[in-house]
Amino acid sequence: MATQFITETKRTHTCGQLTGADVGKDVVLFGWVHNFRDHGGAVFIDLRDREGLTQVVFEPDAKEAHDLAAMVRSEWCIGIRGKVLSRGKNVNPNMKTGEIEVRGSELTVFNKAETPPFELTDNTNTAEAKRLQYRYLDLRRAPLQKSLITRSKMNALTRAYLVEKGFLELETPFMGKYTPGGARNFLVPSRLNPGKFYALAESPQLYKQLFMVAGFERYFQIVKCFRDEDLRLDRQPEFTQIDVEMSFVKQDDVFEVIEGLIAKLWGDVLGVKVPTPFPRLDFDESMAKYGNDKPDLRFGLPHVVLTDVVRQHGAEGGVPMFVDAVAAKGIVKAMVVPAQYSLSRAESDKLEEYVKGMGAKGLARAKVGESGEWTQSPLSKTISLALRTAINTACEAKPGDLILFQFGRESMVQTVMANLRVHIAKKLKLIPEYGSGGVWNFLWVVNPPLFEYDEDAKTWAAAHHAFTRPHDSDVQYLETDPGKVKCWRYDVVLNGFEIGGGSIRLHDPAVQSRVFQALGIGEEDARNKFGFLLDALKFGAPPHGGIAIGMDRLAMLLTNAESLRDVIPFPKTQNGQDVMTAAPGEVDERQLKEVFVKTAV
RNA sequence: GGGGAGUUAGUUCAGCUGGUUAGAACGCCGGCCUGUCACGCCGGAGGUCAGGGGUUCAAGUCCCCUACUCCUCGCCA
Repeated sequence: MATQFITETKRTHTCGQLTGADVGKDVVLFGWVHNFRDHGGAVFIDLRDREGLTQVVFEPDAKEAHDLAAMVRSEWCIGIRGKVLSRGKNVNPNMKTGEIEVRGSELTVFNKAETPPFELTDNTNTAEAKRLQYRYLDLRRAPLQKSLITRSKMNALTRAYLVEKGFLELETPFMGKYTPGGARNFLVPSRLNPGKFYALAESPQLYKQLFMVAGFERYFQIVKCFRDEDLRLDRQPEFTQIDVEMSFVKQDDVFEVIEGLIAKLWGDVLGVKVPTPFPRLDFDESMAKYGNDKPDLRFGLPHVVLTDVVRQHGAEGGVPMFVDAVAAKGIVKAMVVPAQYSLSRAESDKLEEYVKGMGAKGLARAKVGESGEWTQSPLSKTISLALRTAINTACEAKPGDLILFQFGRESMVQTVMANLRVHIAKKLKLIPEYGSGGVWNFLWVVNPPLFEYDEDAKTWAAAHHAFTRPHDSDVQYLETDPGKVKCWRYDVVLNGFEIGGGSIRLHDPAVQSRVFQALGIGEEDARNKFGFLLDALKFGAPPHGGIAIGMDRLAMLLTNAESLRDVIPFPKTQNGQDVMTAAPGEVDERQLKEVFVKTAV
């Protein structure tokens, strides 16, 4: 028989609140049964709410409550009334409330619970699919509660910071017009417009520029974006950005705002002082040394570009594979694994399997001997002394070092080497498998090329988007040497993750049309795709620029989570499915008819 | 679309070279227990070995297909 005190009583404290200072108080606590220990006489219940755990003890002398307490089980939702007692010598130093316990006099069962499908312990190793299926239970676990509470705090801090800096929180549509290029859009059929579709916004990019044209000067939004692309541990089909756009600014102004925001988040949430301004790394240098534009600088293992060395030595060098790769406009790169991290033969064979999975044909390697000779390498037989010496020098290779090579198509070599660098660093424990290890290496990657050459289509394509402003000094090359044009685009990177990116926009219609020409986009074509923005730019558009920060990634890194899924309450699995609700699901014929859609599976 | 790893009790896993009745821990249920906090002790229940097909005297184990999960390349202006 439940005592019904709940109807006339309010909760007085949370389960994370009571300390020795509260001894003697009458309290009412509500929460869930985290654990229980029945000693036949005393029954202990660890009561949990989002603030923490409190031990409640029921003694036999309070018979009604004691008998009921002996029946409660894990995850029942209950309320208790009792008196705060000191635990005396039985203090539990592992609990925030370990100085005290509540001696229960009354107990109400709000709701019983079935036995949970998995134990709701802090350190679970239950399969993620199972946890996602019962996400509402998984979310009861303290680590996830803590992460989402942190995320809530990040949202509040972000709003406060940006509002204080004069930014306006303005909203943009999710349902918009499909624009070609970029990420695949999720499509939404329109019932009122048969045969036509909205596209869910992959970002508020174009709208936020219109806010600048409209004269709002400083805009931000914490906003969902939708991209129908394959998932990764740091990619979900719907994700949240801190979207920012500013008028009358240079790159440095954007950097200052974002550095301040990140320093505030890390300071207020973690108590970590992040030094600003962040270091800046030239895009070209990043590609040369790390193979991508989001380098993890917590460790070394830089790449060495050998393309020129190979070219100089030519056929004399004795490595036809290198020469062929360079002749086919490919590149040659090397990476040194220092002797102190010696890899076994089996381990380097495994590395070869790993790189083959990314499209590499193999993994050439050479062990450097006492006098610079190479062993354990098929290259050692034919390579000339001169080339070998040149490579050793370029790599600063010492006896015992292992040199790993990759050559061929530039994009493949960069991808393979970039991933290999991180893979080896994890293997050698230079960086933790997950989390930051307490090291936060923020940086800006700057001055990338405006265009990249599309090998398949044999055309120049916008590396970011078609509205990025080129460096004034490079505008002269738009027609003659497009690959040489650098632009005001930037990415902010933390520990190997791109946590945000943006650009100063191109607001000059004359340069804009030259950019379109370089991209092979005709005037009519441009009008069809971006007409409204091009029109808008004609009406006194201010110089402007902005950035979007990946809020999920930021939260993941800030909370040391293993994946984005740990900082998103209801995430999708790698196939984009929600295993709890079974979305996406089929709909009936009538619904499809209503929106004039036929499936063709 | 490609590569890799995986799926055995409610959960996490073990299960060798194919061979009798598929095990452990935790959880769950029952009993005992007044100071535990990973309580303890005794007893018990619990299995479509992901699904389908094949090889074999015999398949959790070998082969093929499918589904699902995770990592990854492509993709993500």
